[in-house]
Amino acid sequence: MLKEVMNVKEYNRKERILKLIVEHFVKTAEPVGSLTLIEKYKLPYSSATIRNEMAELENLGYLEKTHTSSGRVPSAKGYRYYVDYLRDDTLDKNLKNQIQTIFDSKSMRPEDLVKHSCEIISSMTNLVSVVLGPDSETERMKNIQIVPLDSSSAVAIFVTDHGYVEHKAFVIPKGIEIKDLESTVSLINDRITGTPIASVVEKVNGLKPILKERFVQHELLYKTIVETFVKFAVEHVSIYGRANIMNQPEFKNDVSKLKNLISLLEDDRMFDCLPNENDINVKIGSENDESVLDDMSIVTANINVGNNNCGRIALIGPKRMDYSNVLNAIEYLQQLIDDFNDEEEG
Amino acid sequence: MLKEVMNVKEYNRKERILKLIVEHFVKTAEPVGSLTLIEKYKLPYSSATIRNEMAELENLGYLEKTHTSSGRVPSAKGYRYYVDYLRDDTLDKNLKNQIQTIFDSKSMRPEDLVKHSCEIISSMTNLVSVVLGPDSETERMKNIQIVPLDSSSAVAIFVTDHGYVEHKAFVIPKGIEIKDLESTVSLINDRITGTPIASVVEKVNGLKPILKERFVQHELLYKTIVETFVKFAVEHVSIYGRANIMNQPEFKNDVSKLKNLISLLEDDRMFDCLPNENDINVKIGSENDESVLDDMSIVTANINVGNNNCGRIALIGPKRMDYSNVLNAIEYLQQLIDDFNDEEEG
DNA sequence: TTTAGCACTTGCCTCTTGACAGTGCTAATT
DNA sequence: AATTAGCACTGTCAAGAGGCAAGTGCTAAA
Repeated sequence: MLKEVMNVKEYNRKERILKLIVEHFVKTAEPVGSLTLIEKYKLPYSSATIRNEMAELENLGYLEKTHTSSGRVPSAKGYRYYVDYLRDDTLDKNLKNQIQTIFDSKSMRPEDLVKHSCEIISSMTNLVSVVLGPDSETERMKNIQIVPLDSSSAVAIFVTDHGYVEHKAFVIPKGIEIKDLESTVSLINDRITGTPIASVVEKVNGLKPILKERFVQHELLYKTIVETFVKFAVEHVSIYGRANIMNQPEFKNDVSKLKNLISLLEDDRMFDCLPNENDINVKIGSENDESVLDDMSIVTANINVGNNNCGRIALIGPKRMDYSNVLNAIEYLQQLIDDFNDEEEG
Repeated sequence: MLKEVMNVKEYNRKERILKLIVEHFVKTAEPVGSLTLIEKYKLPYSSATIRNEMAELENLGYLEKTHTSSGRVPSAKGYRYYVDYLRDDTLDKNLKNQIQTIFDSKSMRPEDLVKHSCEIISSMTNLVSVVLGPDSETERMKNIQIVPLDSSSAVAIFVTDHGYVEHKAFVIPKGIEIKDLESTVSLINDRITGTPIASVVEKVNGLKPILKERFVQHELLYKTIVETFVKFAVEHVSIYGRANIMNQPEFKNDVSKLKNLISLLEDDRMFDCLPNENDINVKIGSENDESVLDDMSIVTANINVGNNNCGRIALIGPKRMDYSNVLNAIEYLQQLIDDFNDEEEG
């Protein structure tokens, strides 16, 4: 079994070959043959030896053939092994510089730094990036403000403890004084400050009796609040690189695949596809839940500022993605965001 | 010249043929031949007669051939003539019902009604729809609010007279009391209430001397305001149907076209492509400014609630789009939005 | 254990071919 | 003068044939 060597720095020959095949295939998108391998990478073996090794790697399930006489392509298991044991820690210098430059400007909020960085990562790796805003579990209510617009309408503004803002305009029912409205809101404010976003609806539900007493149109108010907070999660999403991913040869002759992906991105069910398990998570091909993603991979990562989680990012693309570079870029980004915060504090 | 008949209800034979060719091609995306035409639409002429007419229509510039022995396809001029004089006013019943249903629910803000409707129009016509938020010319400042988050940071919230909200978190520099901040903001509020969004930056610039006097970190405050209002226009854009448009046969075998379109949608230069001239505007093919759009058409329309313009919508797709249906859907939507507003007022 | 050698497989490109859908033109018909 | 029948011609498309390139597996020798 290959995995026995997981703690050893030096890779054995099978591993070296697997690593080269993954890396070559990632670059070229062409099945890799024994001759290509020894010519490009100056391996000190004959093609026959390599062929034997490749045949064994195929038996073990790490490689696949597209047809009987083709070169080899990594299987999902092969990619998995590569990600877990073989990838190295060099980050493309150009990419590193560009991310660095974004952080040097300093004029931005952390969330915007993340967005810009993902845009860059997207364009340099030809992957789609998804930036998810605050998590409704960790984000807490700060307060609600009411701004009257004219005699009959107002906008309610909801602020969270990390400075996220949601808003909703509504019509003030006849017979309601703005002053009454304001005092009611201040009453609600007192009770829900500090409540996690995910529980706000529940909490406001508990306040219904008090509202009913003080405010004739309590149903409307309740509805407004619920609608706004249901929206919360959905709205804080940015997607970059939809066009870039079309550079991937996987999609060059297959619009239907592309359509499935773009549909998924337009759809709420995308959220179910983004694992939230570890700090950094890699789902390769059919490890994903949606069958649409059977030949795609998703890398997700939490973005923490200090101890606070302030969102998540995901990179989505063909299974044949440059896992080393992507993972290293993400780790670099995580680290910069954390450093950025320290500087702000100090 | 065909256009002589523009005021006549009855179309002459050339016009009937042009209309049929446009409508058939819109449906099938296949060049239309003389035989197809008489078989499908029971024209009381022989194929030779139709061929003669088609040859003349081609000479006049209304039709084109894809190759010498192919059927005919409408030229840009042909579509233009169709849109101006030949389209009829039936709106697909299914589409009409679906839009109606959205408005019946009544639980939404006008902007959300528009968004939902465009989503539906998009999915039923396989076009991309773009919903533009408030125009920075017509939208005016209502006020600025400051919400402290903790001892060192706060979020500034900007509200317009129609209830649009923008926000920006910032760090409170050391040595600044929240009270000072609040009084400064109230000072600014007094001076900029009613200013169109587009002029806010300018106006605040004029206040610089006063700010400088009262507020040490006036540069930071100024920068914050500028950044927020530059963002204003960009943020209020929703795009629907990126996946739907891939159903269009024009894109089935041409990912590069698709890429150009999706790139354009991700890009700020898209705004320059959406004409803002008339109430409803149709740009066909090379009538568009961007050469990327040479074989695309864009229909834009203003959305007014009462006398207030509250945004614009655009539908983007291949030149071969169902102009009748799209234009009728938009007119229907405009009318519903206006009625909706009357009900609210009354 | 490694390698040289060789027969074999498959994909892909090009070329050809025939069917098909459509045209333009001419001559005949109304 | 307008319409139509008839026919030669043209370009597309799909299917099939042949050749080439890249790759394999296996056997036997080093």
